[in-house]
Amino acid sequence: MPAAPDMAASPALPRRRKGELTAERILDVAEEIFAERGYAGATLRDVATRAGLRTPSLYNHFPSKESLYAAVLQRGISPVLDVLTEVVAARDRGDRDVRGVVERTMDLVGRRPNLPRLILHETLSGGRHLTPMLREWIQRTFARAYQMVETTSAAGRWAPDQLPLLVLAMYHVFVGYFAIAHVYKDLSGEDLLTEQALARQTRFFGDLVEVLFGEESARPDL
Amino acid sequence: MPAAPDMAASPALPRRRKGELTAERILDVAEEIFAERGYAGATLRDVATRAGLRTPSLYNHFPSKESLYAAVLQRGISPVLDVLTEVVAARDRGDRDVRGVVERTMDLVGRRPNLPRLILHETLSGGRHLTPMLREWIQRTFARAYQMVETTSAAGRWAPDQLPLLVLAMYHVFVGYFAIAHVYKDLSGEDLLTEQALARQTRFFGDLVEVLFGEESARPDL
DNA sequence: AAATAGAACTAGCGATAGTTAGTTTTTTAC
DNA sequence: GTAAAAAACTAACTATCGCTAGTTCTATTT
Repeated sequence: MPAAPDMAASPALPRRRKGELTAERILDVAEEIFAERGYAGATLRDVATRAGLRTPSLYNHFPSKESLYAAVLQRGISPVLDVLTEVVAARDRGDRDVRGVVERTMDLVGRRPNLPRLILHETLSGGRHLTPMLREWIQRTFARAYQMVETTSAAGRWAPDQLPLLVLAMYHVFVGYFAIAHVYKDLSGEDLLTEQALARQTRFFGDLVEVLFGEESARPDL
Repeated sequence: MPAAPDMAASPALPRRRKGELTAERILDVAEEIFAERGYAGATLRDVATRAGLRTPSLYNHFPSKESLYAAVLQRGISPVLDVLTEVVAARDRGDRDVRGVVERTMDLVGRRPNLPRLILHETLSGGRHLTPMLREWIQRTFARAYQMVETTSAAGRWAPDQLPLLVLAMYHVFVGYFAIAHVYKDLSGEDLLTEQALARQTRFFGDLVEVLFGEESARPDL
């Protein structure tokens, strides 16, 4: 067997200690479990078991359940917020490819369908675990979205005091789809998280935006 | 003092023993707490305290936490399902007053804003606590809603495979509003559950339905 | 007013949660 | 290869959970 040039992994993948890998594995399973049962319903025992560890070993990577939860939220939400700020920046440059925005966001969240459930658990319980930083991000994002809607022709179709409600509505359509996927499958047998189903929802959501925000009373391009 | 014809209370208000009153009080506070923290996050200790009792006294009214939860769900959801079946019946008679349906439903749920949160907790955790009866109701209701949408002009505006998504979307807009109310107040200072706010949302939701399902590309009657 | 039933209480059990201490094994660094 | 550091383990503590047993007080009935 030819000797590898280095014991470390490839230079593109910078060397990582074993602990970091297991920490990531812990975050993965914790995300699943928190998303399914919420903070109170999730137990460290289950997290450890699904990660192939004993409970106390978790404490080599995270000092408490609370901090593990915060880390899960942080890691999950950050990329979504990044996309959103990028969208805002693109719009400020004059780029108004709404379909593209919808597709990118759906694609991102579709790969991590636990995120909406995590966030929904948070909003349901009043957002007590949301870090101040995340709270500020959310406030900013919603304010931005409102501005964007305000400077759209939607302001013609909808009364001014309805615009915030419109933003909320689109948000709920978006996250609700992922929130209900499991029950939907249980009740109807159809999986909403397959690639085709996600593509269908992406198209639907785009059409929805078009109908609600379209300049003319545009019909979907079907 | 003239002797009452019967020792029982007035016939309009049938006689109630003290225990029934406290049972109702327990249901009220349990509904709040379950709605806020979900099943796992709620503790009987908190329920009892908020109801002005010690924990074991709860067991004089409900045999277990599980059954208390089931009772809360049952009591809360039943009237909503009643309205929905009534709506379906009205429609079958040819009555298609969509605005009226929206107003009645919003009014009903607006008086019990905990219900959507309860149900959302359920859907998030996979609906494990949903009794079979409730599951069947939900299935029937969704199937009915789908039929209604299918036989509407919406079928012209939307592709057939988008109709279920449209039903889901409207559902999420409806329940999401109540789910987010607390965080929204916390972040923006505005209370979404005041009478005016609810009236605004009712109008908005009606407009939304009109835009999405309207025969012509009707604008809201503003 | 006395008797009965209902509904509150105190005390405490068994199970399980998150967490800590201390030890052993494994990985990393020299 | 050896020493140090990291990360796994076992054992056990404390707190709290849902819940039961047994008792006392209160409301209802006759």
